Amino acid sequence: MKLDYKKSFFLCPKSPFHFDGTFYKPSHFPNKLKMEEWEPGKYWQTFRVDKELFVLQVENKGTTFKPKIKITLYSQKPLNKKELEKIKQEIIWRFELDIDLKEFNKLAKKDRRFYPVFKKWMGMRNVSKNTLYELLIIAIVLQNATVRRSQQMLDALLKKFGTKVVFDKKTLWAIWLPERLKNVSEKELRDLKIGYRAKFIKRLSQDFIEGKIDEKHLRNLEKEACKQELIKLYGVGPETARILLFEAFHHFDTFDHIAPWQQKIYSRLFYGKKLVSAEKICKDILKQYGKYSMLAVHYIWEDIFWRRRNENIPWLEKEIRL
DNA sequence: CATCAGGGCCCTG
DNA sequence: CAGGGCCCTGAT
Repeated sequence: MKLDYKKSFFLCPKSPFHFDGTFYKPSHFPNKLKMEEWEPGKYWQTFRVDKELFVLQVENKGTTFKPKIKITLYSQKPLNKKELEKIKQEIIWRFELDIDLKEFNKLAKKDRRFYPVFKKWMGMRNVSKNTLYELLIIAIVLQNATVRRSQQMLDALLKKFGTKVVFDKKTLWAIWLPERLKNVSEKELRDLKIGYRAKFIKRLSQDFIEGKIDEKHLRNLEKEACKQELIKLYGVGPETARILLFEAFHHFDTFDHIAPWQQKIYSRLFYGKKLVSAEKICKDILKQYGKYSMLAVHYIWEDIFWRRRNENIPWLEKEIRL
């Protein structure tokens, strides 16, 4: 698919705003068929709004306390005012541009131990770069697999069903629409070596095609109600629901479940110990950060993966298990 | 060469 | 509510 049209505009995120922390998440492992690209101050990604596919180019044109970003939207056809406005609103929601972090920053200031981390990333957002359907696909290939295998599965799926998007002499990939899998058999999916996940993906896609899942509706629900709806989806359990609540629906108080591999990393990060019980970790974080528990953890989590880019952190390398 | 757990979830008893 | 099974891979 070629995106020949482009349209630029500016947005002013609520201050404070951390550009690179918001658009680049080092804890997210990249696959081969890239869906995004980042360099300091500049970012690209494929971006789906309803059924339409765009590429988003974002440039930093401001500072932490005078935030301003330039968006260039690549599209297949020219966009009218109404369409453009809809996309703008979607960008603001997905990247939390309007969010007020005052209360959270106040809590962070009281944290003697991690204040330097919070200060370094002040204004960072927790973003949903993808639609709910896309996030579900990503979450499912992460289930019960090591990182490398997840990458392989996602690449195989993208190669077969994804959309290769060309714009401005660059190329990025986008996840297909659920309709794309309508006449694809479970066996065909299995042949991509995604194992039992084929069944999940097939059934989820069918549910989306039949309109059984309404992302916009779920956005308006309370956290618990939203969680109940997500758990109903075939292939979505407590851990996937937690990820979605945070990443797709921007609920910050979702630090209620810790997987064993995360537990090991948190133990080191928060206590400098090999293993602390998941209950204690949850309790401590909840006590300190209350309704911002998951957001606080997100800052500390991304920070350690950011550091990993420049320094060797042996204990972390061991736990990541590529 | 075999065995096993891995960034969970479904299903059964 | 506990526990087995699931696809495939790389580690042991």
